[in-house]
Amino acid sequence: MNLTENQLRAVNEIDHNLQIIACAGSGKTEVISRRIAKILSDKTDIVPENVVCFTFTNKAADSMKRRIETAVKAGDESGPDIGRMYIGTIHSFCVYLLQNYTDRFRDIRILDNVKTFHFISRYNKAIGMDEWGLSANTFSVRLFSDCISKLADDYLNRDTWEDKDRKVFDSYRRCLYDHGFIDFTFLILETLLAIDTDPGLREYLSGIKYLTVDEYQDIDDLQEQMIRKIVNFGANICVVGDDDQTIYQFRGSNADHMINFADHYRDVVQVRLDTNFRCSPGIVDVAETVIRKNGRRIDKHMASGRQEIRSEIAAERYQSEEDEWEQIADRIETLHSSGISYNEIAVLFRKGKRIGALGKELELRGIPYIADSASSFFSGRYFKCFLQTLQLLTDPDKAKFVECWEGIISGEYISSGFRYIRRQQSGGRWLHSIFSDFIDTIHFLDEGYDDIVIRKDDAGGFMRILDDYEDIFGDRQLSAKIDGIIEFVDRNAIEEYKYHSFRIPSEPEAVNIMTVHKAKGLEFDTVFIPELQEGEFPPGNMGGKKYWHVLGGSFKENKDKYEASVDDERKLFYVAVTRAKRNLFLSYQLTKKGLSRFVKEAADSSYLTVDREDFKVTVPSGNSCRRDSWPAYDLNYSMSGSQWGRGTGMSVRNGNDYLQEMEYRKQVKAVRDKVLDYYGTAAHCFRGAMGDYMSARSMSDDQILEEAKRLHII
DNA sequence: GAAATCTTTATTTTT
DNA sequence: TAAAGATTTC
Repeated sequence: MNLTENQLRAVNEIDHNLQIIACAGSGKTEVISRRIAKILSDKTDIVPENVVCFTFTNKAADSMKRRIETAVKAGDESGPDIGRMYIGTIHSFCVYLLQNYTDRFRDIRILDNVKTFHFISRYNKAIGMDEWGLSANTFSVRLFSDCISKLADDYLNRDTWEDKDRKVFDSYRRCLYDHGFIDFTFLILETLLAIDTDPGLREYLSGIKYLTVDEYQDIDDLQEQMIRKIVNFGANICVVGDDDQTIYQFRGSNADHMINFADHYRDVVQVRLDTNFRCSPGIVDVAETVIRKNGRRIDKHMASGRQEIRSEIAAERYQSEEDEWEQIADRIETLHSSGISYNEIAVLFRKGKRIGALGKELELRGIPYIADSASSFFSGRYFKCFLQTLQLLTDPDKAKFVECWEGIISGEYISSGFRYIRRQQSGGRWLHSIFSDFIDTIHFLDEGYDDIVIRKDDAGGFMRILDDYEDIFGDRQLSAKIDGIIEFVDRNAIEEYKYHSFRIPSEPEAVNIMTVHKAKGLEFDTVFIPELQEGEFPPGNMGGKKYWHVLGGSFKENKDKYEASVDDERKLFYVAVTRAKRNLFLSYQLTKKGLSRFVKEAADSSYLTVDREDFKVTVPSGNSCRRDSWPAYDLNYSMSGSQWGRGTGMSVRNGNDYLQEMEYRKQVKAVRDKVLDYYGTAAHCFRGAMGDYMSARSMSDDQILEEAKRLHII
């Protein structure tokens, strides 16, 4: 592969700090790899141990290792051993440092998101969930975890936190360490803090002479601190990224580090890689047209490095959801019969939950596809049997056991299997070992290769669920453990294991259906982006209590900063579009919210034609009163956590406990007087809310009056 | 145009 | 369940 002038400039710049501003498809991985190879060959005093490269995911690390190896070997077959070079995520790097260079964390065990969920559920009292007004239900556990990670990200401003928040944060952290655990949120924070106390760590970091950070636009504030420390110990730094592709804001990614890099580091050379070798000229133009609408970005112009090729770019309206899936499936079939391989086709969704809808249609048509979703695992044939058997452990019932396993294992094993299960009631064995013995005991009536594969996956996944649970709840009674696991599987497992792939895709050639986030860094011949409607892409941000409702101080004040902005969504759309090498099919249904603004924006490109009649569907413009900006609303909100400022009746209609509501109501009264005194209008609204509440219970005017008097409201 | 009421939706993911 | 958008009512 021949390098362009700018690519060569970047590869050869090994004496100054370097910022590579790389657009989509600009060959950045190749450039980084060759630069590292050059460092190793030109700098005789540099050995692989002096070189560190941070990637965004483990998967990216693997491919980076291969690329660097190829680049190094290209210069010298017997070149340096790159196995001694650190190439991986910042998180893994910190784990390595904590376990090898600190005393305190030497034997620490790391909790992943599932175990963190169990941990918070189990120790909800000790960690002070109730201080934040959270109970131990599913929803609150996730919210709690979210709040902790936001605080960890903001640790440097710890002095400005509210006392309550600091207290809960400290209890959680202490509770983790008391039990010998650390979770993902604390890995980087603790490493940063350990640098000041552990000399071994400082010595190790001083050994790093060249640091490369890929996907620098998605670095968060703590990671940036870590990078800066390494540079301050004397490393040369090279960062690579594209501020237009920052898509992880919701977990702290801050493109400002990329945008301001040259001001914050000394002696920086900037190189722009603005030729896109991936996408056809039309796709580049569509992507450019849209992303230019964003306000804060490094000014750049992406050019296509490909010749004009046969490329289809279209935006189409469909009558209904079913229509949309049918047409997409039709098109996939046409493409496939014209010689495009299935795995060169991708359908990119904004929301993971929407993937299944298209999946069903493809299944019907017999089009092979890969959609990594844990949901098929949880309804798996064998998995269900394992789960039922688990339930039978505490209450062995032969009939149920037979019903469960008949036709799956042979008759004689049904009897012996049941005897085995019945024997397990006494004795404190671990569920994991009970089940692994059970599976070894019985013989399966396999119908074919697929069954064996599925059984293995189901068994492996089931064991993992048991393991994860017992890591936190291992000391519980057998029956309590089983109840806990059943409840977890029923209510939370699909959500918590969402990102864990239980099944190895067995289709070697299949259409890829995934979220836009997952597609980052990938490329396909043909890309479909369906459901381009307002409220879907970009999504409306609705529903649920968020961390800014729990945390005080600047989190509450700056909630706009944390909520996803349209610019962020536009970056996501940009990433989706630039995955396509040749064909791009946008589609939408005309709902009352109208088509996505991104389609309208893309229509400014001459490569894309959209029926302008469709633009006329307007987003209705009611006044949509945002009562949360009213003084009374805040007052009420902080008091009860319910929507007192709005139609309180709603929560009653949906089944809130009446007495509990009344209890709230009493608390409200004290505040209400204040409201009446200080804020005229707001108080009026407040009284309206009372009316809403009462009318929802079908009370007559007289009854409302009476109730209001009884509660001293009037 | 403000307030009340009704309706819709509940992201995104790595470590 | 409950946040917040959309629509109706006053």
